[in-house]
Amino acid sequence: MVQRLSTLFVRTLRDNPADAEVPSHRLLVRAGYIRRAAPGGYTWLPLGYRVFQNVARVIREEMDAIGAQEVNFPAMLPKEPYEVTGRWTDYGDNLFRLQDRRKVDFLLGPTHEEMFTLLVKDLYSSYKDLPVWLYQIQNKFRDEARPRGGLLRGREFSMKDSYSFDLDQEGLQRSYDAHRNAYIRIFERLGLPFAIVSAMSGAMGGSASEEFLFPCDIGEDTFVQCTACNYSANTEAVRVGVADAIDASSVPAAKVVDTPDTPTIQTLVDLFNAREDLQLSSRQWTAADTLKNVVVNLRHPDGRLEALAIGVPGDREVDLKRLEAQVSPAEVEAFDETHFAANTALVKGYIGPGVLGTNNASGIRYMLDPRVAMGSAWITGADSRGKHVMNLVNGRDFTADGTLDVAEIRDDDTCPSCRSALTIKRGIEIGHVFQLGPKYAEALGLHVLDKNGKQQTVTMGSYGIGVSRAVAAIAEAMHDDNGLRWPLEVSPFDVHIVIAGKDDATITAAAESLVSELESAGLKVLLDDRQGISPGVKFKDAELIGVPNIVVAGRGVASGTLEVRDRFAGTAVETPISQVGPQLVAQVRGK
RNA sequence: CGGAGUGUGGCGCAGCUUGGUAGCGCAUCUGGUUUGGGACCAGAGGGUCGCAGGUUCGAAUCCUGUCACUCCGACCA
Repeated sequence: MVQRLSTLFVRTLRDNPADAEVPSHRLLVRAGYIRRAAPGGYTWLPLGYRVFQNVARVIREEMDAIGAQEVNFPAMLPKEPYEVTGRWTDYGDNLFRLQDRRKVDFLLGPTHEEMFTLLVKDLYSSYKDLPVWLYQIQNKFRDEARPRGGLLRGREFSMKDSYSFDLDQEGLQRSYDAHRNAYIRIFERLGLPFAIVSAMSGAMGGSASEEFLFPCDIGEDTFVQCTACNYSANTEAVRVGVADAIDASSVPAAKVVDTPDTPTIQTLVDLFNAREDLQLSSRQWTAADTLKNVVVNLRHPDGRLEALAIGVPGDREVDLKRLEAQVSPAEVEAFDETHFAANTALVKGYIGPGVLGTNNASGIRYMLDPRVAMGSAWITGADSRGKHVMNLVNGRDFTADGTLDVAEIRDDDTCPSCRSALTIKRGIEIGHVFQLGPKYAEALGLHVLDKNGKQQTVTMGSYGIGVSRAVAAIAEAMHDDNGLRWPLEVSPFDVHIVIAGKDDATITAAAESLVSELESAGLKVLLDDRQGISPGVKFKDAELIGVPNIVVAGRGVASGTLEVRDRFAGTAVETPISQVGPQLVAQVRGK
C-alpha cells in the first residue's frame, strides 16, 4: 500500500512539547504518533497506530505459535469477583470505580485474573481440558498517582495479558516456560534489548516471578546484574547470602564507651578515630564497623500494629521498597515520637541489641541483616543516653530473632550466586511472568476432576506485556538526535520516499514508478509528495518519522540514480534507478 | 500524599513587578518568488490569557479559592 504524506493525518512539530521530558515521549509527540487526550491517556494517530498494531501483531503471532488462544473481555467489570479475591480493597486508590444508574458498583479492569478464572470455571471441569492458555490484548485502567513519560506509564494503557491453567506444578512450570520462551522471541523480534530478572510477586500473589526489563537510564525499576555469572534480579528480590561465621575468640569483652554529641554515625566514627584509647592500630574505624538499629512499625492487614527493629551495618540504609516487599502484606509505617515515648526501654539515638528482641526489655522483634556474621564485633548503641558499646559480638553478647534482608543494595555488592561483584542498573518493565499457583482458583472455586474423579484445584500462571509501553520502549531504545528509528518489524512503513528538488516531471515520474513497483511487491510505502516544501523540511521530517529505509528522488534522477538511505547505518548511496526496487524488496522480505 | 514549578491561538514563548482591553516565532490560509538540509516577500484567519469569585471606572496583570499539568520524592503486576 502507499500513503501520501500530503494527505496523511499528521502534523510534525519543530519544537519539543513543554510537558514531555523523556525522549520517547517528546519524539512520539513531535513526529505526530500520539496526542495527549487525558491525564495519562493518549490518542494514537495513524502513524502511531500502525506501530502499535505491528507490535500487537508480533505478540499475537508468538502467542498463537505456542498454542495460546485470544479472547476479549470487557474493560468494565462487576465488583463481585474482585471482592471475593480481596482485590476490590487491596488495589485501593489505584482502581477506577464507577456506579451504574442503580448505584451498582463496577470497576475498570486493572488486570483480569478473576475474569479469566471465572471464564475457565464456566466452561471447563475436567483435567482432560487442561492445560489451557488464554490471552487478550486490551486496555487496562489504573489510577496511577503519577502518570509519566507519555506512553511509559499511563492510566489507560494497552496490555497483552495471558493466563495458564494447569492441573499441577509440573504443568504450571511447562506453561511458564512456554510463555517465558515466547516472550524472549517477542522482544527479540521487536528489537528490544532486555534482561530477565528475578522479581517479587507483590500484590499479584503466587511464587515464582520474573520481569523482562529493558535496560535504560530513565527506567523506574532498579535491578542488579552479576558481572560474572548470569544472576540478575530486581533489587527488591535480591537475597544476600548469610555471612559465614567468624571466630570471635580474640575479641575483647564488650565495653561501654561515653560518646556524647554523636547524633550521627559519622560523628560516632569520628569520635572513635579521635580518641587514642579507642583507635585501631591498623586502620581507621568506618561506618561499616557500627551496627545501626532502625525501628519501624508494621501495619498488618487486620489493622494490628507491630514494632520491628532491624540491625544493619552503619554504612547502609534500610531500603523501604525491599522492606515492604519482605513484610507484605503488612505495610510499613513510621515509628515516631509517640511510639518512642510509649516504649521506655528505647533511647532514641542509642538503641542497641541490649534491649531489642522479643525476650528483652523493649519486647520488639529484632532482625539482623544477613551481612552481620555470627561472631562479628560491632560498635552500637548502649541503650543509655550518650553511651555506645564496642566489641559487642553477635552470638556471644547478643542474639537476634532472625535475619531480614532489607538493607540497600549497592554497586559492587557480592553476587549471592557466585560471589562476584554486582552492578546496579535501571530498566523499564516490559514484561512480567508469574506462577500464580492456586490463589485465584481457590478463591473463585475453579476445580476440575482428575483421573480418579477427585476434585483438584487448578494452578495458574499470568503473563503480561505492556503493548503501548513496548512502543515507547522501542522508541526509547532506537532513537537518535534526529528522531525516531523503527526496526522494520514495527515500522509504520517499509520505505519512505522523498521527492526532493525542483518540481520536475521526471523526478516525480521516477518516484511514482518506484512506488508502483514496491507496492506491487507488497511493501508499505510512505511517499512525501508535498509540493512547495523545501527539501530540508522533507529530510527533517523523514528522519523524525523514523522509517528505516529512505529513498530520495532528486537531482540524481537526471543521471539515472536514486539515493538510498539507511536510517540506522546513516549511509546514503546513489543507486541506479533500476536496482533500487529489487534491492529494497529483497531487504524488506529478508527482515 | 509531601516539596518545587508552570497554566496566554495547534506547538514553543513574551507581556504580569508598575492594572488601560493581547504580542512574537513556528504551524495554517491567499498571492508571488524559491527548491538537496527546518527558504523569502506581501497579505490573512485563529486566543474573552485554566476555571470561579473578589478589588477596581477598568484585570492576562492585584487578592482569594479551585482545577490541571510538569519535575523531585512517596506510591505503583
